[in-house]
Amino acid sequence: MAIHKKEEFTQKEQDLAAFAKALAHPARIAILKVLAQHNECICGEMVDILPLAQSTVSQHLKELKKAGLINSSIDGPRNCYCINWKAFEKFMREFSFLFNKLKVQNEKACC
Amino acid sequence: MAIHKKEEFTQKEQDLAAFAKALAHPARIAILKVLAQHNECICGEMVDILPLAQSTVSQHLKELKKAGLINSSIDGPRNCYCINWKAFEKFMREFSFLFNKLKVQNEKACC
DNA sequence: TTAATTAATCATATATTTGCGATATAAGAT
DNA sequence: ATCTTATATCGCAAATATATGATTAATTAA
Repeated sequence: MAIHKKEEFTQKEQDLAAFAKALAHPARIAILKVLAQHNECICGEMVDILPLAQSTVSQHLKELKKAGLINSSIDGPRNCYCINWKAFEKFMREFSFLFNKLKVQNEKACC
Repeated sequence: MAIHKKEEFTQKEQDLAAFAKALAHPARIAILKVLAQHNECICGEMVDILPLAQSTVSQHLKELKKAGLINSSIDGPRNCYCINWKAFEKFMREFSFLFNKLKVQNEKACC
């Protein structure tokens, strides 16, 4: 794509897009579900549940962590993961807020 | 990636991921904002507002339409776009529902 | 009919994502 | 010290996404 254009949008637009992107793969949705149901979970458990290789699961976890949606803590040779509900809710709130706010001004029918 | 693995997840996981993916670019967030503020809008107006070429805006609109988040109606040589609030809310609701439901079972601290 | 306007699509270049096996790293067990 | 276990990272191949200019299609205006 020759030139990166993402930088030309507002920070909030970029942040929301990054949040959405972290959720934009069924494997990552599934990982979040597993984490939520188990409260906390090590990588190996998820590898057993998901139809993906260990390295792939690890990479998806990395993405989620980069986006700030999960935390991890080292537990011996294992690595324990859990959802960062605080960050999660912050994004959800901003997201709902943006579009609910827009919707209010704008209840009439369109094309 | 040799083999597609997305199909191995549940339909709901895939649907939510597809919704998130449609929102996973700042240009598309910006387009939705413009559409919401103007209620309805033709492609050319958006090209004037956004820092992108006409063909690029058209492709982003196509993505949003594919995801069912916007509607369009032909108006002469123009093409009028607007947000499909019904679909939008459906996804937002499912999304909030999934993660709120998960969160209830799971208020305790983690790693 | 011809010209102008608007937007979609095509072709193409480049960037990013996805997935996996192999390897490296790090901690605990023997 | 060596082996085992758990996970991260590397290197690679293939798929997708992003961005644009050029072209096409469709409608209106002259």
